[in-house]
Amino acid sequence: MPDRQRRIAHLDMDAFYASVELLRYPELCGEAVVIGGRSVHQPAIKSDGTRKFAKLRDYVGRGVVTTSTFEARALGVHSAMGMMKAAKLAPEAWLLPADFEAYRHYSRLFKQAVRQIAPQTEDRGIDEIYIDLTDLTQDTQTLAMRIKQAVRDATGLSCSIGIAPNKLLAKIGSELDKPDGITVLSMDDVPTRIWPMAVRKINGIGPKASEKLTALGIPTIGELAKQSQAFLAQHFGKRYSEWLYQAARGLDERAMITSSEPKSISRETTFERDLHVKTDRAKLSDIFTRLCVQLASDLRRKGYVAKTIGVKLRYGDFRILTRDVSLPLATDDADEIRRAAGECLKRAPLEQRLRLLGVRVSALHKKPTQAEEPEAQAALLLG
DNA sequence: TCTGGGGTCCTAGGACCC
DNA sequence: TCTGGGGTCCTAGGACCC
Repeated sequence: MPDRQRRIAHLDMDAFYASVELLRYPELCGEAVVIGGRSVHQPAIKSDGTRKFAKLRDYVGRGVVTTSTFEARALGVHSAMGMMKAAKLAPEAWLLPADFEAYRHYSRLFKQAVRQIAPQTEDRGIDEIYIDLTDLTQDTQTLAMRIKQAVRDATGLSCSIGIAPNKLLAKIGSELDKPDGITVLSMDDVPTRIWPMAVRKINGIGPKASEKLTALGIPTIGELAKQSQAFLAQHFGKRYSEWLYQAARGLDERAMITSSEPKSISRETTFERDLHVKTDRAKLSDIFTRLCVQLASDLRRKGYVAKTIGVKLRYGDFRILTRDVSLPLATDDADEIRRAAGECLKRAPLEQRLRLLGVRVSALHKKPTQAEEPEAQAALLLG
């Protein structure tokens, strides 16, 4: 139990992927730019040396918008929107393929820069981290400005920071003054600044819970804070209702998680058109093999073996089905993974067309080194 | 032409063991 | 033969996040 006030920061990079692309293509600054789709619309170099970019209206396929610049957002284009729909809203927007290699590179740079100042950080994906400032001596505003400057020096990019007594409020805070902002929240700010907000603003209340709460006449966090534990327990599970009760009051005791091991690794692909096992057998088989080979290579690169292998199907109507199986011995071998995943596939109904096929491994263990292999295998066998 | 890909955590039932 | 409780693993599905 923390017996003193903590100082937790949440740092969120501003329009991260789009900003990385603008570092590379500064001539697109101030333009509506959309990032997404597969790596086809790579900019070409024209004879006069300038770059030729694809227009969003040229896009054909089933991709979604990964992110977009503020100028594109002003036209109604947002993350997770279908690209074809986005193309109708902003046909003249520039289109760039996502380059995750580059984003991971800048992600490493900004995280390293932050750790030079505050070593206690928790990864929250490629463009966010929590930072524990509790043990640092400088005042909050100074620390926040130093961190932002360090990120800018290391990457040329801006970020927004929220600082609060816990992760829940810090996360909300980082959204309040975007881009390039600093927001400090204390518990005293909860009634005035948090309660007027929609319940959806709480990290952990998604589309389903938000819709359910609104239908119950609880659209805001303030309304949520008026509900009794008993009322919430009637409509949500025990754990979730207890969490809702605390979150509405800005209470959150979750500790910083400064290191963690992966729990699962997966590869999946959405087909250009829906495929059927009967008529597209060879194509599906090739894709299936490719996913297993990629997964085996992911495991080896990261140094893990997996005991549980599974498949994921998405049918043409968007229903999802999963099947998995646990092996007696953990593996990182593509053939073994394919065999096990193939067994899973046999247990799935395959009458309907498929939109997506995925393969997933879980129950991961660090791969034993050569020397300790027999003992480690024996230990796994004996449980 | 609506709706990607890679993750985490939770729930819940059944098997199996003590 | 009946009764029972706890713990762990396995499997499937779903909500949610970036």
